[in-house]
Parts: sequence; structure tokens; C-alpha cells
Amino acid sequence: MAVDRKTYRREAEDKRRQALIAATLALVAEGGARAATVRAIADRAGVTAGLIRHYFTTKEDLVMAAYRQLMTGMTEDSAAVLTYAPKDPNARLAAFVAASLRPPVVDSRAVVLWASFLQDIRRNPAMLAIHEQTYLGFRDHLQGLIAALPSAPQPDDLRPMAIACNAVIDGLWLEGSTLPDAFAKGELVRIGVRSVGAILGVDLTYYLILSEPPSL
Amino acid sequence: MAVDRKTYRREAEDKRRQALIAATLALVAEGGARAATVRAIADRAGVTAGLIRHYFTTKEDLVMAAYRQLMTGMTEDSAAVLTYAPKDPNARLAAFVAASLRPPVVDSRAVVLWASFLQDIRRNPAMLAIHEQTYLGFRDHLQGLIAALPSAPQPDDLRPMAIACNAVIDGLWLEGSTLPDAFAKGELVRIGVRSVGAILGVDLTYYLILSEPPSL
DNA sequence: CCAGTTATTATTCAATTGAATAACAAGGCG
DNA sequence: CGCCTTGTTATTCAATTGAATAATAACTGG
Repeated sequence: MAVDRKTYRREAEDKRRQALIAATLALVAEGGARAATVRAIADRAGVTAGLIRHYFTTKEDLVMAAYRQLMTGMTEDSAAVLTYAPKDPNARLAAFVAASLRPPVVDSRAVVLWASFLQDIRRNPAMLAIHEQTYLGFRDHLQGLIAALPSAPQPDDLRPMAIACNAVIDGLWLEGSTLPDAFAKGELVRIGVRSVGAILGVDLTYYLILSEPPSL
Repeated sequence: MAVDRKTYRREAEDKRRQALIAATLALVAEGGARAATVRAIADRAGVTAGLIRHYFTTKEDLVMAAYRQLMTGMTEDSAAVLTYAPKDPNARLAAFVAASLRPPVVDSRAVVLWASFLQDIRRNPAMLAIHEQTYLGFRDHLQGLIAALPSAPQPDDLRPMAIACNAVIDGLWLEGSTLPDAFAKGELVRIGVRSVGAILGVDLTYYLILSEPPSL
């Protein structure tokens, strides 16, 4: 007996992988890791569960691919602002800090995703490597901006100061994302820029205004 | 046919609840949220699965109790140092910051626990309340220490500065816990105390030495 | 020391999960 | 147009999960 089968289209490999990854991220963001079952992912991606195994040898593979995409995307969002940022190193640093403390980087969705994957970091060396690489990449980026300042710190102080500035950004990102209603609009950005400036011994608040996108 | 039944002891309610909570935390810390199944929890606690339902109406209840205990425990660990801290407000603040950036507060186990529960915060209003209460409690504590400084900031600056100092601590806590090998011993404490001092316009590094426990 | 309460165990259930396999059809190539 | 590869669906499987119920033994109070 011929069962009527769902009609379908054969899609390009990239498109299907991307759809499955996007579905995984969406589900994890909405309902935590346990919401991302193979069936739910397939459903969200508009395919059937069996197809996942065709593109990823195991579900863990899919989850790792999703994690990698999430993290690289977040660091790119922060760095993107530098493309149109002014030449002045102070303004560039202020713009970078501000961009890291605004949507889409600050986002309750992103923090849940990040936290969900964090559990796997300790068990899965490949995911730990992604985590380490992303964190150090962001920090090195920040350190580069700091080193370019006219009032750059002593070489010995460069690393600890980059760590400290990174920590302020991370902490504010965390708190703004988990408690969206606890902070006024723009408050995180103001606090972040001011604190980074205080740590580095530069007043960056003036440059913040310069670096604001014109739409605001 | 009489099956031989496991011999057991009737324990006090507090003891059993505590054992179940401890087992839950241990399992989540080791293997993430998915490792904490009712059977695994019961096994770790030395009882059978059915008993969980006798003490907690549902598994979610047990998880919430575990979360509450974890969070209150962590804030207490940070605050405990103040009991024996000197009278000098500068030294007290330095001691508090330092204690928050050392074991047992900085601990890869704790951060995984925290991240695991974070997923439930958005779905479960009761857990969001616990989260909010714990965060604001810690921050208020910090704000009190800042307000007591001889060089206390203007009243209008108190809140943003407490938020900033809290963010530094959180960020360093996060990075130290997720990447234990990325920082030298004592590095996090030094950076944290120095940065908090920079944000507040006080040099706290001198007081750090004063506040160190004598065993170091 | 006996009877009643209840803490605890043992068993069962329906639902869900990740994975494997088998069947099929869409599209490329001749 | 017709074959053949393989992307895709459909079905099945064994394992696990949270929860419910029934059975039993450990204490308690008289």
C-alpha cells in the first residue's frame, strides 16, 4: 500500500544545514536545551527528524555547529561597529564598548543560548576550544583598541587592563540580558563606557556621543 | 512471594530534603541539567526515586529548592569575610571584592550550576524572582560598602558605581570560573581590586594586603 | 509489646528521546 | 525520455524519563 508521502524539494546542502542550525538556536533560546529535541528541530526547520542524521552524524554535532555559529556571530556584531567608526582611537574604543552593551549583543535570547551551551563546555573539549577561542578573540580585539590609545597603558599593564575592561563588559552584558527591566535605556552603555574609561584613566564619555549612531 | 526489600532508616525530614538537594546540585554540577534525573538524584542521595515525590510535589519543586540554596549560599560566602574584616571601610571593600574572586565563589562547579538554572529563569517566574533577589541583594551589599567609604561618591553616582563594580566582579567571576587555566593564581583578585578602586577613584591595592587571610 | 501511622521501597505506566533502517521520489545526466 | 544517485520521508526500536500506585517495614505513642 502506497502511503501518500509528503512532497518535498531537494535543497542545497548549505541551506539545509543552515536551516537546522537556525532551528536549533531558536529552540534553545526559547525553551532551553531540553526544548531542542531532534523532532522539534526538524519540525522547526520544515523537515523530518531523520534528515538531521543525514547532515550531522549525531545530534551533538549539530549542537556544536550551532554553538560555533552563535559565538562567532556575537563577536562579529561587536566588531562590525568599527567599520564605520571614526579614526580617533578614543572614539573607536567607546564605540566598541557601547556596541557590546546594546542589542543585538545584549539580548535575553543570547544569554540563554550562551548559558545552555556552557554546560557542555566542561564535558566536550571541542566546545571548550570554541569557548576559549571566542573569549580570547574578543579580549584581544579589545586589547588592540586599548593599545592604540594616545594614553595607552604600560606594556605590563596592557593585559590586566584588557581583562578588567572585558570583565566590565561581560558583567554588564550578563546583567542587562538576564534582568532587562532592571536598567534604564542607555544606562548600561553609559556605565560601561565610563567604567572602562576609569579603569584606563581616560574620560571616554565625550567620545561616546561622537560614536553614537545618527539615528539616536 | 515476599520480595526482600532494601533495609532503610526513617530519617528526619530536614535531613532527607537536604540530601536530595545536595544530590541535585552535585549532579547538575557534574553533568549539567540533563544529568539530574529523578533516578540519578535518588541514587546519589541513597534513596529510591519514589521518595522524591514524597518530599517534593514535583521534580521542578526540587530543582527550585536547589537553586535557592545555591544562590543564597554563594552570597553568604562572599559576605562571610566581612565578619572578620577590619573596621576600615577601604579594607572592608577590598576584602569583599577579593573574597568574591577566590574559591569557593570562583569555582567551575558553581558557574555550571548557575548557567544550568539560568535557562529556567525565563520560563519560571518563581526562579526569576530568586535570581533578581539574589543579584540585587549582592549589589546592595556592595553599594553599602561603597557608601561607607571616606571618599564615597555623590549620591547620584552611587547606583551606577555599584552596578559597575558588581559587573567587574561578575565578569571576572565568570571568566575565572569558565577558564580556570587562563589566569594566574591571585591574578583575578588583583585585577578586581584594582579595577574597583579605579572605578571609585580610590587606590585599594594597599588595603588588599591588609585584608588577606594570614594563612597566605 | 502491640497497633496505627507514614516514610520508604518496589513496580508499573505512558510519553519522549536519539538513533537506526527501510522505502520512496526529486532532480541530474545520459 | 528514462535510469540512477541520493536527498528526504516514514517507520521502527530500545532506552530513558517523570510520575503514579501499590506494597511494606520502620518508627511512635499508648
